[in-house]
Amino acid sequence: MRISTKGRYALRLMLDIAMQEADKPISIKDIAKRQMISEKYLEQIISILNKAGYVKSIRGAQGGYVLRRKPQEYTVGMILRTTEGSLAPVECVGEEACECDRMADCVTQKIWQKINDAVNDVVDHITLEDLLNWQKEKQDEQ
Amino acid sequence: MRISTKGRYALRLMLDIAMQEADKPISIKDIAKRQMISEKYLEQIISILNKAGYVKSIRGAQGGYVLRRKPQEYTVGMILRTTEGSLAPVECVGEEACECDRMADCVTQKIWQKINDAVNDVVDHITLEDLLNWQKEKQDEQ
DNA sequence: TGTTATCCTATTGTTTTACTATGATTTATT
DNA sequence: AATAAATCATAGTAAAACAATAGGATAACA
Repeated sequence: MRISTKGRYALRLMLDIAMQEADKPISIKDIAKRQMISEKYLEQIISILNKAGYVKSIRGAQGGYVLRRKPQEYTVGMILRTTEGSLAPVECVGEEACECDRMADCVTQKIWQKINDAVNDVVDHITLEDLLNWQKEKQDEQ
Repeated sequence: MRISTKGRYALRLMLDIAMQEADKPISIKDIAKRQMISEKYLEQIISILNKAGYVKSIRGAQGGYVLRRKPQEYTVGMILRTTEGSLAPVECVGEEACECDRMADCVTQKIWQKINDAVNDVVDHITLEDLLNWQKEKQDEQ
């Protein structure tokens, strides 16, 4: 039931950009340095976010990435799902739910559905702005 | 965020035994046939359940397995956690939560904690008896 | 004493994960 | 115009996890 580095890095990536001055392009190099994540790996992850239209890329020297929308318009669920794929605990629930032979008399399916709903309820109600606020609170504590 | 076959098979395994006549040993061979799961693989899984004290094994001819407790005394969470290991979405939350360098200013940790709580809340409130009842309902429908 | 079952451990093939590597393309700066 | 700094695209790879298979030892009923 683990969330992979892809999804976790994607969140830190988006939060990192959100924390910088808006409209100023942030380079992968800088993010990688701050977040201590491999540059090349971040490149791949941000490319997913780019194709999803979550960030805008600016090529060439002094280029980088900026957020396409305001932080409150991104949910954690959106970011995790685009990078991780479905968050469903099994294939047979969630967005592209498949059917299996045993579907008719399968009672465990009900469990997976409940888990899926519970997880989505959490991630779809936390926005990037929430993370920003939590970050600020943490910094004020210190 | 997937639950592996180990946990899913374990659940079907326990439910299969619970559905048969209590106190009558059920053999792996029979379970495997009914559930269409590899005998040898089931053997490994039930051995985990056996070591956890969830089933009692009866060796020799006419042997098999029986439940040690009543169906209402097993939660789905118990079964999944013993077979799957922790259900936590990341290492740094859950039972044996580790600490990492970035712990102090890590805001994503809060997300993982919430997911963990939500998942556990679901699986710890469904018992094997609930599954049994759902199964009966399904059969009555047909 | 044979048959039926569990018990135990090792091995294997596949897939996923988490990167690393190489090189092309674009653009601001000098 | 040349250079440097950045993104873009795709291929490769080592390690771990997953999902079994395989083989034989042990136990008990008949």
